[in-house]
Amino acid sequence: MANDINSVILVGRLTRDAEMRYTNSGMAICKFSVAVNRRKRSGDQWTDEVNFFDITLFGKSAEGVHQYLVKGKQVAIQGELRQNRWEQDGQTRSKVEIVAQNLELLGGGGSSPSGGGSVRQGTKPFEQYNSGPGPEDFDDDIPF
Amino acid sequence: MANDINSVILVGRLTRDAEMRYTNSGMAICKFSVAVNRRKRSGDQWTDEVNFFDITLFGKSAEGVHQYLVKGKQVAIQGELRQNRWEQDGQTRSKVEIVAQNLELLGGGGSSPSGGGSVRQGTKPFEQYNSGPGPEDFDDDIPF
Amino acid sequence: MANDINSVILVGRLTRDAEMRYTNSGMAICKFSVAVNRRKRSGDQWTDEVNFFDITLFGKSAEGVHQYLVKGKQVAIQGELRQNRWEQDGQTRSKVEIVAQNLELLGGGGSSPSGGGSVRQGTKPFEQYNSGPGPEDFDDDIPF
Amino acid sequence: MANDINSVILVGRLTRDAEMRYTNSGMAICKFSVAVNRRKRSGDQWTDEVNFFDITLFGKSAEGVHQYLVKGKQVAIQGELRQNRWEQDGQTRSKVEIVAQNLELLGGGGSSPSGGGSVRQGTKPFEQYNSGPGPEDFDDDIPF
DNA sequence: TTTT
DNA sequence: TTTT
Repeated sequence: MANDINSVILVGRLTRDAEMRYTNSGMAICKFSVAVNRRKRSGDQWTDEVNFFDITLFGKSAEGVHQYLVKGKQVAIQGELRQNRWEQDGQTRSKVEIVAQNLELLGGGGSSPSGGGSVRQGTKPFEQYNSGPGPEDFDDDIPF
Repeated sequence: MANDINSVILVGRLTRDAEMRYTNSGMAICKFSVAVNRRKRSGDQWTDEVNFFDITLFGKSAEGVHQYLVKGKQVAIQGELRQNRWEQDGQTRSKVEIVAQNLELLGGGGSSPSGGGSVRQGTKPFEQYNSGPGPEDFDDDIPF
Repeated sequence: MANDINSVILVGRLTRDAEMRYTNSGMAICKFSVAVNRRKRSGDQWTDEVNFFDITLFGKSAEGVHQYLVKGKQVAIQGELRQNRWEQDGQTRSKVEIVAQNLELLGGGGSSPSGGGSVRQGTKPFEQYNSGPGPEDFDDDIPF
Repeated sequence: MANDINSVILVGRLTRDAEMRYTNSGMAICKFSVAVNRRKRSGDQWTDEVNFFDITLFGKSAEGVHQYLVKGKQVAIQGELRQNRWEQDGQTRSKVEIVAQNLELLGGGGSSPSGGGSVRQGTKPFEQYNSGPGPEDFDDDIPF
């Protein structure tokens, strides 16, 4: 069967601090939501629209970059679209997310502690992470 | 406000014939769903996974390409992610779709009539369409 | 004939202030070079590599964004690859460039005047530009 | 230092059969050129333009897919831009190429043997290859 | 140097 | 010819 091209790139800002979880086998799963702005024309003038997308980052890169993924932080993400499916009340529901393969921290925003006690200190800054293996590369239950 | 980078590219096949609608002002809206295959590793062997994504194409390009968008047809799509939001039972629901800006018809599949009487004949083939204006470029109600 | 998918996205920093020219018909052409960094593995450790790419931006968007395109400025670019060809000493030479369709100014760098008298003041910041028409949309000689 | 976003996607056709080479350490390097068509407007009518881009594919994926990469074959490529630099007559020259990370064989073209005795037989078809490691993941001289 |  |  084919492995079709599936590639997304977004620039946006985190809507809140990223959340970190671990599978039973110890693989890190970092999840966050990103606000992507769009300038659009309504008749003769310009208005703005925001779109929110859910991002997931797996493995070693999630661990490394997690502490920088705070509310308001601007990031560029390269990844692929994934359709998550699950059962709920006997119905099958689905949701489109982005699995990040590459994440670049950008200059603006979120550099100060984002309140709530998430201190995030004592590390020297870095700028990007290439994703390691994805979820399918582990024999594990991943509780989406 | 910013206009953030938002770009998707997919290669996949139509799950059924595309549907065509028109707004009150006469703008065409072509909608279809695309199956995107993914080869993934489960432990030591390879399995396949399908993801389905909803595509919308607006305007002149929709009219031109609609007749070729039949079940099984392979296409490459360049566009942007859009988060559609609406109210339902007092709840606000949302769904991620792709608004196509560029669509390329690829060689394989869907060339024979896809049943259901959709004859689609008598035209010489062409290969691609650049999208014209999007929905925001019209003063119109777009019934998503 | 086909219109094939051709899409590039880069994040990088300007190596110097952008240059502005105009065609006879008055269309703006803004050119600059961007440094794109790459972390790569050499055996057991990481080194860095820089790649430089030439960007061209046409039309109205070039005029609007030109003043912000100063040395060191970080930008995200969405565009397409173009192979420029010309004759030189009876030989046909060619060079790959990126024609930007979308440019987003990012937070970091280049915000202070970049020396050389390029004052660039008195405007309120903005964040992005969608490209207007490309060179082929004008009946004009474009001196690349 | 940063690892900047750098992503290209092209659909096009091979201008001739791909060439295969090996480094001293045995890593495969597959090179080919792709013709990417572009429909453009000249005043009031449409003309066509071709752009040619050089693609390199490394490692295991190169070995697997090489035999299908024949003249005329249509492919979709996801990869990154790379600026190759070398010395020539005391001058430093450079050239932009695409290093493929993902290659999808598309339906059309190149399926019959492309003359010249390149038999290419005895394998069951497949559709895509994820690139393994790039050149920097080997301690080797890569004669570009 | 070029593909359909 | 090069950015942080």
